Amino acid sequence: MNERKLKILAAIVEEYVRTGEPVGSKAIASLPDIGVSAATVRNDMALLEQLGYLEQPHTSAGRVPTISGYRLYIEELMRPPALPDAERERLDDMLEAQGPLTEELLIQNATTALAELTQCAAVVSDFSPKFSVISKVEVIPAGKRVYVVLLITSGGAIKNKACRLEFDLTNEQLGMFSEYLAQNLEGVSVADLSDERMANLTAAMSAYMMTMAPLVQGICELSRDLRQHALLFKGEKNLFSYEDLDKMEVVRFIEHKDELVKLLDDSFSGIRVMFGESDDSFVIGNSSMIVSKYRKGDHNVGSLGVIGPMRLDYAKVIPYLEYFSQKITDLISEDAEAPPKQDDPT
Amino acid sequence: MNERKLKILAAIVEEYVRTGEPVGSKAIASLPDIGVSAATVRNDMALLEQLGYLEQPHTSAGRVPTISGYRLYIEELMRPPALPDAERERLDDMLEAQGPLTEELLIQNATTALAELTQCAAVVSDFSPKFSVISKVEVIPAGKRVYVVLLITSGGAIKNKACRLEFDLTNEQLGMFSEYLAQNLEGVSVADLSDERMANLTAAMSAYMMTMAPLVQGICELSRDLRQHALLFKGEKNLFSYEDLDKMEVVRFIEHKDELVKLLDDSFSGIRVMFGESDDSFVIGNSSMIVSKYRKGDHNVGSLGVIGPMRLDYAKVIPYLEYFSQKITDLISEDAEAPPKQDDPT
DNA sequence: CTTAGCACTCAGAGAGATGGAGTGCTAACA
DNA sequence: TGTTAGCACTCCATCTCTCTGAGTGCTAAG
Repeated sequence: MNERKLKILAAIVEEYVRTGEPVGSKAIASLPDIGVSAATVRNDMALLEQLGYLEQPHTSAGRVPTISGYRLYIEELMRPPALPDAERERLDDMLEAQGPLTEELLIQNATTALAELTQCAAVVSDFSPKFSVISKVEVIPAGKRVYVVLLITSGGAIKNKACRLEFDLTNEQLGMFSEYLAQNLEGVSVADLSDERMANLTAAMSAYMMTMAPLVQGICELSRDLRQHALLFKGEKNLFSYEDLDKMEVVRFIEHKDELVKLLDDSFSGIRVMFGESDDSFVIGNSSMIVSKYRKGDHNVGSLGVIGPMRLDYAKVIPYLEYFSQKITDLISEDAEAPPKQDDPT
Repeated sequence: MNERKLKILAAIVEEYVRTGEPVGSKAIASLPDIGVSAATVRNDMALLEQLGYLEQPHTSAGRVPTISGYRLYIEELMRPPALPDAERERLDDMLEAQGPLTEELLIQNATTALAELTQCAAVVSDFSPKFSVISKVEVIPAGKRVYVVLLITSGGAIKNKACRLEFDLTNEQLGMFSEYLAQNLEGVSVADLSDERMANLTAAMSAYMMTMAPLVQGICELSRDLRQHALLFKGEKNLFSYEDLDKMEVVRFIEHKDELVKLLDDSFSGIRVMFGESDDSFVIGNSSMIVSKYRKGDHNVGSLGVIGPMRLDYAKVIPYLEYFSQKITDLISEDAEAPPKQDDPT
């Protein structure tokens, strides 16, 4: 397995990605930095096929990379160029968008940008709010016997929910209750707001404030929301323009979010590339998914992924993905240390 | 243009909708309630073709309805069965879902349900919040120099936004400001919160409370959000399973939301059916869009629509659409009269 | 006005025929 | 031993041709 054979493999992958047609020996031999004849290329191709990196759709056709071929290419052969500064700036612009940057918004922007840039579907499974701290709990009267509970986290997430009580609260009751909530919840990590803890809270309190049970329940739900990871999908539409993806499979896959979540949350670090095989749980034929983890401090708190045809320009897409997940890691980790440290946009 | 010819037209539309194949005279003649021979049917079909209600893909094929054919069928011929009680209950269940029913949630559920039921794309353009009343404005400190402004409407919409100030506010300032906002905004219709009015508010106030400008600006943005109609799209994926729709056209159409909004907001009452023609602004070939308005009190406040293939079971879909828009009208109009009148779900 | 009969049309399926891109193999060459 | 030119071979894609049958329009009889 010499240098040249690897070079030929890389060339075949790149050519196939570019054209979508099986690649013949002649096309490769005519590339500037190959410098051997088509016959030689043919010999090497036969070998690469034996090793399982290439295959022929039929006898008299050119070669197409196999999954192993792509994998070898991605892991060893491709040389993604470093992102030029101008490009980095452009990406940063896409992230920043309007207004103060909450974690949620940041992640949304990244997903949208990724879908846009790659012309693929972008997906993110985020449970970063879980690693925030409750910075504020508030109960706000909002009409007859209706109260809005509001939870704000250090990450900038704001959640609210309307609750209905049996009776109206007196100012005194409301004040007492607010005080109690502040004492017991503010400064607490979202991850620690287990249902159990909330149940204790309810129990401890409802003894003498039965009527407020729905409010506590509301807060429970909000905290559950925060602990749960959010799944965000953008650019599904892009997938439908690829001829070599089966529309039915795509639709089925998009609808089975639980499967997808499993794949995304699978624990690993850095970048992982998966290929759609019918025996795997990632079932879109001829497609691949590239997933990158991002962190908050020392925890993995989410996965950012791109789903596209297997015939994908990995050398272009992977740097984008790496850049975004690193950027997200940086920005939300920074928040974690010095809570609401957003620059004033004005 | 006698009775029988219309019956034949209806039969052809229904048969074509069912099978997707051009319909021949024989198939029609063999239907139980036709009772004439194929030759007679043929004569009638030739006439219907002359009148522009039918066309032939080619000489020796059966007939297919033209757009005029569909239109006549929808407006005069079809006899949609009244929804049986069991069906109504099922639809109601789909609407109600979890928790207290805010207007927003109601409309979301309706859209999802419609997409599900019809296996088409469902879309809604909603500006019902515009016809609500602000029931609560609140400013909540949420960290160093960060404040969350919160707007609650009589329709149950809750909007919030974090703002950053130059300085922290004293309790006194905060109290005064809150009081001022309550005085000037609570009870005011969202429609009346014009940018102009908000500007006046800012001007009147900032004279002696300059530092709060970002908060007022935040409220401005929230109120603008409320006044703007929301566009909600569900089940786009369904469109991709129809063979006779062009994927590219679908994607393009979905992406040009402004065009779609124009079509939806076009003023009319009741139900309207549009057909995709390349010269129209609704450009998906072989498709149709059915739109129904819903009201809040006396105002049209939104449009609920279904987009699917032209070959659609109108007699099934239209009653659903009518039912949902009527239901939405009833529920949100009720809210408008007696603001937060939701039944307690517990 | 309706119907049976009949000649006519034409899309779509299937069967060859053709071309060309690409291969593997062999033998010569460096 | 590795590389290259030459050549026979394979087989997909494309085209043409034919054939079939569903469906038509027209005519003449009921």
